[in-house]
Amino acid sequence: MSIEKDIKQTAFRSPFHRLVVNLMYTNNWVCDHQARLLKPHGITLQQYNVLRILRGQYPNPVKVSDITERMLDKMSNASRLVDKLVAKKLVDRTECPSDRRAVDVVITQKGLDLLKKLDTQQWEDRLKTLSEDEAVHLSQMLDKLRGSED
Amino acid sequence: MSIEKDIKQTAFRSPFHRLVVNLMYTNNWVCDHQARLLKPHGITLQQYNVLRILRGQYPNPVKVSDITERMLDKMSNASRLVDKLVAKKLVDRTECPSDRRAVDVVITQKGLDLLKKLDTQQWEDRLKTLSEDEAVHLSQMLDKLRGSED
DNA sequence: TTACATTTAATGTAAATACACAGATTTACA
DNA sequence: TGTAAATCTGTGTATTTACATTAAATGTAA
Repeated sequence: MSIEKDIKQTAFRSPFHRLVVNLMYTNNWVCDHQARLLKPHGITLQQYNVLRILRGQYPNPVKVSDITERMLDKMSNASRLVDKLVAKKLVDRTECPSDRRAVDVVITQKGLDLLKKLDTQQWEDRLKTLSEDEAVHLSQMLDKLRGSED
Repeated sequence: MSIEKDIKQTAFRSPFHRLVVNLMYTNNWVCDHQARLLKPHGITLQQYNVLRILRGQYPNPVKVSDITERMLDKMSNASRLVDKLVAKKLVDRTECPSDRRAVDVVITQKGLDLLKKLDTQQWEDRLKTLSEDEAVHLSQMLDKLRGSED
């Protein structure tokens, strides 16, 4: 559905205004879908993203501060997110040997298994309204929107 | 900055995966900027969006249920959002005469003045890395991503 | 009219979030 | 060495959110 119809707004002040509204609307659309898939598995979207960061470095540990840096939504307390994942035994948390301030976090086998199961759900198929080339192009335009130079 | 550099992820499983991550990342980028501009004026992004919905219909009232429908992020209790706006005297809330279950909400002059002041801030200028045509195009691609047909 | 389903807004509650700050450790450097 | 600044994680607290439920008003149909 076009956003005009869905949010019943007929006029935007400018193409830039429509773009911003559309961006938020589309983001919510995507997050809703994702959260719905994750819910039966007992994890939130944020926890899922942390797990994927950890898988990306597996079997190396990742410090809480690194997780914070890489999280998409600016930092909603990686500390407490990791708490939740530890409680579910999806990650292990150990004191970093070389820096006792820091904490090493590693995804567990159980965590890897969960991600593997979620991978197969292929929820991104819902985006196949775009061709692969279009997905690349759209992503590049988002980079440009943010003023990304490289 | 490219998301690869910023979130230090080198590989995405597919262009679709990169697109989804980019969408969330860009949305957060935009929301951060907006929230930062709104904060000195004492309103949140959500409250700002409600005010704009109300201005769109001014001077006609809008029911709480209509606000819920039109909000971008699926419903985080329009009732309580309106509460906050009433407390700040940015909107008026009156019982709907024709249906005593419903509540009519109208933006006040103070609310209109605040929006006018915010309009002039032109924060959307930050998006001028894109041309007007590109903004239109990007918006259309987001529509297509969601499978919007019209 | 009565009975019952539906719509609408508000509320209760647990969880998540934002934001500031505290405590421990490391780093920099005089 | 000694001391101040910076770094890293955890916590306190108020607000916001998600989700279910309640309560009132309306619609519907016997």
